[in-house]
Order: sequence, then structure tokens, then C-alpha cells
Amino acid sequence: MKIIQFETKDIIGSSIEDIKRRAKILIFNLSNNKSMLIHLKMTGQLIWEKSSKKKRVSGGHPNFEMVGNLPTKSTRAIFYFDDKSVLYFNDQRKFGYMKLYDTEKIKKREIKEIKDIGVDPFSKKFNVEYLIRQVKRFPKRNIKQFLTDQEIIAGIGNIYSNEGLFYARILPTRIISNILKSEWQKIKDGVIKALKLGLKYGGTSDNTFVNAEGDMGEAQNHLMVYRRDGEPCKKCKSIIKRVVLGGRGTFFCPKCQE
DNA sequence: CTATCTGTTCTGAC
DNA sequence: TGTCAGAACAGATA
Repeated sequence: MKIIQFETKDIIGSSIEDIKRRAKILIFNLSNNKSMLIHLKMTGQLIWEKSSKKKRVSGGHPNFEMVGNLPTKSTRAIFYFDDKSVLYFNDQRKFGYMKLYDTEKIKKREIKEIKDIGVDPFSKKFNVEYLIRQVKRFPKRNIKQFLTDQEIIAGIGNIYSNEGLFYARILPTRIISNILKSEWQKIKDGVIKALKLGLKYGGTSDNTFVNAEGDMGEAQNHLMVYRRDGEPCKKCKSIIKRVVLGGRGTFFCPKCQE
């Protein structure tokens, strides 16, 4: 699948009116009644460089390309603005995409990319009653895969599913139809806690993991289980385990979670 | 060197 | 329908 799925001429001369997000998809609403969808997938990043070349604002998956010279060999698109600022879209693995749709169609949710997206975890609709209602759709799923299903909850990825379940003290392998109401409350709280921590440490757009010297910041140091298999749990010192669910690495503390 | 892993999601087989 | 392996790709790590 091609990364850039529209013609340059379809956006040239238009300005960005506002930027929204649905799940993990960014929506740039343009002045020509079109909207550009950007998905960063596993390795995408956006870097906006002011005309002074001194100031950068970057977001997405951090790495050293954010601090070095631009463009890089991962740069897939470059936007040039009237004020001489430049936006780079980098994506090492080429999983990401940029598509153009009529803004009207997006607002009506007629686009396949967003029409079935579930509730945002920071919205009031993300509550215990909603979660229990969704269980009836896929009763025999495990909780880990349930949480990462974008049709149920918008925007939870592999890290936050793992981390959220640690905070909830629930094993990722638990079948959702067996989960008690009190546990759903803990899962909801745990997911929100994991997301907030992610935002605090790594989600701010102009102060990401990689600092001016190119050091990795402390963003990943707060992770409790993700990619910590074989290491001691930060709470109880038990060894963190790894299994595979839905083809994705799944990490948990066998003592803290049940 | 080989094997396996990776902040994602879509497709085709059953 | 639901579930699952495999695919798209470019590395990094053991």
C-alpha cells in the first residue's frame, strides 16, 4: 500500500484550518473542503521545523532522526508552508499512510477508517457500563486484545493495554465474560492511569524522549511491565513474564496481576 | 550467521 | 459472523 495516497496538486495552496484525532488517526482539516488523514502506525513521526531552523516541534514515535539533520532516509513527505516552516513526515517501516477525503464525508463518519471507532478513553462514555455492554459482542476474548480493539476503545495500543492491566492488577489472559464489575472499574482506572503517565513522560509534542543531546529521555523508565520480561517487578520483585496474545507481546507480573 | 522482536492494522482462510 | 495467521516493511537485538 502506498504511503501517500493523493496527488500533491490536491492540497497545494490550501491551509490547515484545524487538526483533530480519532483513535490513532490524525485529521488535518484543510481550507479546500478536504481533510488529510495521517496514520503513524508503528514508526511514524511528524517534525515541524520553524523557519529559524532552531525550533522543532515533534511527535509520534521518537528516535534520533528527530534531532539530526532533515530530511532523513525515512522521510516520506515534506510540506512547505508560506511562513517558511517545514513539516516532515518520517516513517521508517512505511506502514503509515496519508489519505485525502472530503471533510463532509469525515464529519458524517462515512469513511471506513473512522466509521467504526469506539469511545475515546478520556470521554465520559468510557465507563464500566459501556465496557460490560461491549463484552456481549465478543464474550470469549481475552482482556488484553479487547482493550486494543479500536472498535471498542479508541487509541489504546499495545503498551497502554499492558501497562493499564498492570495498574488494574488484572492478568491479560483473563476472558472478559468472567470479569467482575468491580474489576472493570479497576481496568478503566488502570487504562486511564497508564495513558496519563504516557502523556506526562512522552506525549508532550515539543519535549519528547529524545533531548537536544540525543539522549533517550526517561519516558520508558516509568513502564512497569512492557518489554520488562525477565526483569523484577518494580512492586513485588517477581520476574515479569511474556506471552503472545493476538500476535503481540504481552507482559505481566504473575504475582501482582490475577 | 539465524531467529525473533518491534507504540499497527488489514486481508484472506476457515 | 468471529478468530487467527500472515502480510505490509526496515531495522534492532540476542
